Amino acid sequence: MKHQMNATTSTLQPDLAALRGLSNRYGLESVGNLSQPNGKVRACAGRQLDLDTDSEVMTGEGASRYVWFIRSGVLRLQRYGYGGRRQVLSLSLPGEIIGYETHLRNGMSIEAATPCSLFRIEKREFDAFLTDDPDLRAEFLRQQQQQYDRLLWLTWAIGALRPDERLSAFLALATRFMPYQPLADGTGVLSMLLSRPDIADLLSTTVETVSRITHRLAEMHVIEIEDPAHFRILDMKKLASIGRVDESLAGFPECSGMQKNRINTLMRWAADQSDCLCAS
Amino acid sequence: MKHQMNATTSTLQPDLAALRGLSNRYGLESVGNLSQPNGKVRACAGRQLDLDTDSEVMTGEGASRYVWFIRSGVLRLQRYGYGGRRQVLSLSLPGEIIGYETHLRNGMSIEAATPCSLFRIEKREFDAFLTDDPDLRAEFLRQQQQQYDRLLWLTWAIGALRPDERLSAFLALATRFMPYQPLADGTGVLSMLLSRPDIADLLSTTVETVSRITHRLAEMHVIEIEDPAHFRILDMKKLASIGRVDESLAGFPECSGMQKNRINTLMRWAADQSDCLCAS
DNA sequence: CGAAGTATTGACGGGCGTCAATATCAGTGG
DNA sequence: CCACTGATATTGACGCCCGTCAATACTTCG
Repeated sequence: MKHQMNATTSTLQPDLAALRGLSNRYGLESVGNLSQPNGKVRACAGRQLDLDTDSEVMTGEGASRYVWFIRSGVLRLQRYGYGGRRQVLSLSLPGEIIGYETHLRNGMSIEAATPCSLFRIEKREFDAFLTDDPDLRAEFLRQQQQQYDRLLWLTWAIGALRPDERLSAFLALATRFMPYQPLADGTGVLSMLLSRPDIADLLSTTVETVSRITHRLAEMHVIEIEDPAHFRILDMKKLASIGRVDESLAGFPECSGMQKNRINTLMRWAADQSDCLCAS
Repeated sequence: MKHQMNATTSTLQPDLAALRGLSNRYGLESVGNLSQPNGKVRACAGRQLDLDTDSEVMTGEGASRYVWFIRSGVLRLQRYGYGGRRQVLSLSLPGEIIGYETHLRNGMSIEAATPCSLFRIEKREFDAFLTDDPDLRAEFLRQQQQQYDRLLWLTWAIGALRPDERLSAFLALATRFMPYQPLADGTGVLSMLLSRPDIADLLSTTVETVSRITHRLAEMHVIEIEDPAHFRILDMKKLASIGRVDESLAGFPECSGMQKNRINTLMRWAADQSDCLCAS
């Protein structure tokens, strides 16, 4: 927890840099087991909460008193279906607010898909901010809409595309909301933050199929598998066309514009909150 | 608009009754071809808009100046995927507001799944109401959340359930937001408002499979097929368990509580709007 | 080096999408 | 009243994608 307050008051850059750095030295899952055995809270100072992979953020009916602001990391909204089958229904990305009007019925829960850093806000406070600041309200509405759009995409993809098409689309879109290092020759290296089971459960397929498809794509020289967590995308055009991605960002990611749009507004008083914390 | 003002200012009963009545004399699709050949505007007086089945409500990028209040009928949000394959991503039910922050990218559009009666509201007006009336704002938020929950259910169902399970779940849930006549012996007759292609495209399967499953369910004495648009549900327990519906309304419908929750608020100034119209 | 976790590859089988044929029904005109 | 037409619903036959199960390779940490 030490020294992390600084990052809060500064811009988002450090967080992104940290994310990228983490992911670069191996897929983030392997980083998970540092201190605690598996999926426990790593640090909790004041309003901040740092989580390891697979730790639970929200569950159950009772709407908690808090909403959570995602400072870094990726969360997954999931549901354990009958027979222990899990399905990942949505991802939440840095800069997003979760838990505002979430019911989480039907065995749904929110867990960390990567190590995460969250920021707690009392729902009452948040409401106050919301009513006071029209810009923030608009921003929040836009964010809700974006999450809805992403879910629309996922629903469509699961229903209308075959597993190979879904995975191709996901890889293409992932370049916008996961660490992606473009190279001089037009290719680029994608750092896949999600584990194989997470990918499989998100795209409603199996790890075996995911593995088969990635290797098939490698044979087709569309991608290159550097290691299980790093894909070099050789032919983005082809990848996008297989995944029926309209080139014009299809709705899922749009996290690229994150820094300039929502973060500015939300981070501003995330910083304010930190100051309050210091004062108290 | 003549005389319809009365219905507006009164309760919702007339609308529901009309819906039920329509559906009872044959599935609403057959009612579609009255005056206009196929899917055209049937009536458009002032702020009100009556549509036949399959007519288009919204499409394209450009956010229209209006939001629409659904007075009666069912709308479908759909997307034509590559290769002409259609997918129904969501249904909108009476009492709901659509078109507020809708992008409708990627070939998505909103069409009438049954004859519909809509009510137009200028987005500016609506915003004004929204900021003035906190209750309305809360109501609107709740509605958005509900649509999100429904989409979550659909995503889960398509990803985690087999076609027969999905259809069973849909039938069970449909009793809550489609005309359903409970009988003395515990059974009940469901008037299916959607056409076979709509059901199939919503559940991400085919009309053939839908047909096979309904008849299989009939063999199992879970339902009874009165005619293609009317199913008598013999064993609701069984139906719900096949569809993995938690008995405790799973999120999709909850349109039963419609009358007391949202309608009261929204209908109130739907009436106000009508009055304004008269004044102008 | 052994053990555990994760990723990959192989073999098998069934569910369900696809295509085609047939059934059912409403409406029309003779 | 019946043949004809078109829309919709149903039934049958076929094939293959992909989920399932099992075995193996790879990596990391004791």
